[in-house]
Amino acid sequence: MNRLESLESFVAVVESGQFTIAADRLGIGKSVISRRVSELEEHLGALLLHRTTRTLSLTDAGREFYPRAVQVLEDLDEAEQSVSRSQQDLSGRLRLAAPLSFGLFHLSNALNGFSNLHPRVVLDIDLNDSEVDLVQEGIDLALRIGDLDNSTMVARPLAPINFVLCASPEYLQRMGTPHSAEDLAGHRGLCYSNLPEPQKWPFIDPTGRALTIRIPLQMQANNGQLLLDAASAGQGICLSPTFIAYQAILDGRLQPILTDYHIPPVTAYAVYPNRRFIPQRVRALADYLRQQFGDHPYWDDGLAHVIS
Amino acid sequence: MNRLESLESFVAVVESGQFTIAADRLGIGKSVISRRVSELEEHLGALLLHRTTRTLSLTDAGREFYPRAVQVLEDLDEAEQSVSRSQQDLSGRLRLAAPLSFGLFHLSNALNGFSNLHPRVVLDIDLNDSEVDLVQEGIDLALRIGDLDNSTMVARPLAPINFVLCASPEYLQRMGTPHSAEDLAGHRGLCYSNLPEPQKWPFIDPTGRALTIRIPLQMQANNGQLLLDAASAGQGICLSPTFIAYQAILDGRLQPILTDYHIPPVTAYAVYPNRRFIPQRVRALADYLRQQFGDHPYWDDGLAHVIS
DNA sequence: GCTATTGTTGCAAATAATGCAATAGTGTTT
DNA sequence: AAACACTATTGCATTATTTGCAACAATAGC
Repeated sequence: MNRLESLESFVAVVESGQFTIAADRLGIGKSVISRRVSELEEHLGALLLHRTTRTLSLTDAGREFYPRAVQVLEDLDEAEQSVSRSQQDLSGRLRLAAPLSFGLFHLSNALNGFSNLHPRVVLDIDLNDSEVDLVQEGIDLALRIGDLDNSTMVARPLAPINFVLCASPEYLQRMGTPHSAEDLAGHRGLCYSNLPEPQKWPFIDPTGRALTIRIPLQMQANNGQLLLDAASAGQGICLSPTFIAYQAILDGRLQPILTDYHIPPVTAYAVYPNRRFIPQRVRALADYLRQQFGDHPYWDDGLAHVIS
Repeated sequence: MNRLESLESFVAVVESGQFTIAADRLGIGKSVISRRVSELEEHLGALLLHRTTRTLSLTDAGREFYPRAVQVLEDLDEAEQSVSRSQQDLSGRLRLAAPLSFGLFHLSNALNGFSNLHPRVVLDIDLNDSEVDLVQEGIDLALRIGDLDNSTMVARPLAPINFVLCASPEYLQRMGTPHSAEDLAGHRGLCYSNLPEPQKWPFIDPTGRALTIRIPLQMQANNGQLLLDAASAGQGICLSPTFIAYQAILDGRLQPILTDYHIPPVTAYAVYPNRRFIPQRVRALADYLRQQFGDHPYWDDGLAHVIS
């Protein structure tokens, strides 16, 4: 028995849900699939699949075995690739996690570029603002903005994340333009709720003094895009990352305010588990993203005067 | 070509250093080994072994490929075992790291017991007082005493580590027995140099007050056993873990002092990388060690009055 | 109860793996 | 320097395994 081919067959069956489709996918007869899975089961001494002629389902053993089988196959491919002649030509699956807004605004394009560079790399993207456990979820690489907690993860800086305070021209005309941070106390705050203290905004004033202002809450959301849209509609003042706000500012839909104040930037990182063997495609993507964004990301290009 | 058998052959050759021995080990002809390795090389498009008829050495590609090949084979065995009928019967290699003294004093016996329970598990033990990188070194499980730094590691408490202050009866007769922590200032300290501040010893005095005493340095070493021997020989006073000192105390070679003071205990942990699939043998060993030591380890049995 | 479709099984043909023996190459010894 | 001892490789006949086709059995939907 060929253990590896049995594994492949089993995985193909699980993923396709049918022996027949799995056989087509592997380009062999369905009888071969049938026999390989049977042999594998016999070898293990455990049934992997409950099968009637019309329905197929995993047994407990199969559910346990499947992800491990996938992992073994991927690791083997990975190992072979690492020394293969066609080392340039990366392939395999790459599971990527990123925050929702950043993913939609900037990762999307970058990933398309990467995908063109390495067409045989299959990207599996999970946009999610809540932090998932990278090892448990089998994520190869995550894009994280701001502080990092897990020290055994490898973190590579990808880009600075700058912030601007902005509101619509119409709002500013109606409500008055604030000229000091303290003026914000009389304005309407559009606050990002995924922060520990959404209403407290940090500043460095023009003289270099750090201060934190509590702004009245007008609207709160866990999505920066929505808050920005609210700001555009004149709902209030928004403390937005430039990677979300830049377009609206360049368009004139939003106007930066208090630009003589400095808002402490944070950093976007590529984070990946410190495995024994880091897949080359993970390194490649981290490199590529670093190159796409870098210390002066394109979304800050027209905003030099704003982010000081 | 059977990729897996090629892998096995390659690994066997690397580990035995010869095609012939590898063939014997796998119970097949040496011609088969030769062909399998050649096929593997052809498949990869890279030479793995530099071979003349008399000498064998890894190429760069081979050096890169070998550990990954080993990993894949182990992971596959692991996956199969996890659903195998003979699940009880653990097997495979288990790489264990532990501090030197604890390893010699207490791990040794426990591991023999474990090895008898699971004879097919091969233990690969690295006794080392300096902390190594578990993932890079491919360590499955480490025994660590005291504070843990890496938060993504799984840590299971194995035993409390209590401390006693002790000296030889002869020394105490000659130099006088201290009755308060402050008395230690006039004594000779035998200090463990792997601590940030070897000469500073922490106490909780009989009234419950925490204090730190700086003791004059008589001898310093990075090995608790050596310090204990020095104490036995009347060289001075030693702050020793009970797991080292218990025998000498029960024998009367050493006498505990300041037993009305409390010395903050630390904890011994089993630490392992938070991999996606924790090998069963790793869980089993952690369980076994927990069971062998536990909240009231045997080495503290006769010392209840000492460690309060 | 019929039908369409699924997984399994039997079997002959095709394919691949194996071991043996011969071969060629290399470091060591005399 | 030449014979020696031991190594990995290769050719080839034998053996074992795998494959696909077709027939079969089983089931859900009509």
